[in-house]
Amino acid sequence: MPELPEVETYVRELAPLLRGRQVLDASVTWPRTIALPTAEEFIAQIVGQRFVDFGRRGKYMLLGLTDNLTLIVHLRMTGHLLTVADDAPLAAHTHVVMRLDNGQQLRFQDARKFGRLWLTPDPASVLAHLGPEPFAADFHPDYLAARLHGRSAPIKALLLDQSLVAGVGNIYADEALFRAGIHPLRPAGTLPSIEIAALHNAVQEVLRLGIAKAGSSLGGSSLQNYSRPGGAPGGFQEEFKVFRRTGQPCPQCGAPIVRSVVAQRGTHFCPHCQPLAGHIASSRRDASDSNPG
DNA sequence: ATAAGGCCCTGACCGC
DNA sequence: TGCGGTCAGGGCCTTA
Repeated sequence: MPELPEVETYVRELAPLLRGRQVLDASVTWPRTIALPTAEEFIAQIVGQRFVDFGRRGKYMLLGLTDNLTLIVHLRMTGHLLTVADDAPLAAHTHVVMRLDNGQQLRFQDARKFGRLWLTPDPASVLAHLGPEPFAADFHPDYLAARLHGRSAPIKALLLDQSLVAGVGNIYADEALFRAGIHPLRPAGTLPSIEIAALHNAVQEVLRLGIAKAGSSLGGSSLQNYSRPGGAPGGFQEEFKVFRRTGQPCPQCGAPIVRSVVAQRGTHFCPHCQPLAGHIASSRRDASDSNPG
């Protein structure tokens, strides 16, 4: 599932392929893919536009067009956005095709049809619900503490809340909690500031590592070859310490990784390194921030 | 206001 | 081999 690192990589890869390209015509074969405006209006408005700007906000790709329009793309679970030659066979689950002025097409395909596209002059209105970017100055331990204060929901559920911090999904939530040594079911409001600081740091760490790995796994290859079977993310998946490692030994202590369900999401953690009870914000006499390796 | 559950979708997987 | 059932999950919506 593409989360922030994969989306960031996607945009970086797409930019040189799309910059300056004009949309000659477009077709939509699954209208619900277009969240805004209608599929008909989408086609009418995007034809003639050129891609001039590229960005990301949370898990949303922002493709800036001429005429002050922005094409916003959310891949959700299984979405793919790629450029292929005009005459390339139409892959299964292709829902939107935009023909470009260089003999290529920009195609959106999505087996589960959860992904969405917006075409709007006002991207801020689409993105208004998003919290701070994880690497922005406003995502600060004090901000995190204020947002968690008084909350009884499991910390994992709040990490998945895009209004808290934008871009963290199921994979990186599990990985961040593991690195911070925090059980996913801990009521968010009970975390002491030292754990909030550790979690803040862990979120940035796993995302940064994810971007590095997702980028290097592409190795400069073009998006045409950028396939991720089963929607699995890029090279970082081999680096996961707990995600989908149920029953395997914890890389820190060797205890078997446990899987449960939290906030309707598969959740993986080490019951020894991430204790639910007896975590008391006490005096850990050992240097808790010393990471072996 | 917060928390929890349902919904959208289809491929993969499992047991029979 | 084929079939039916279950699972996966991001974000939005509804319910309590």
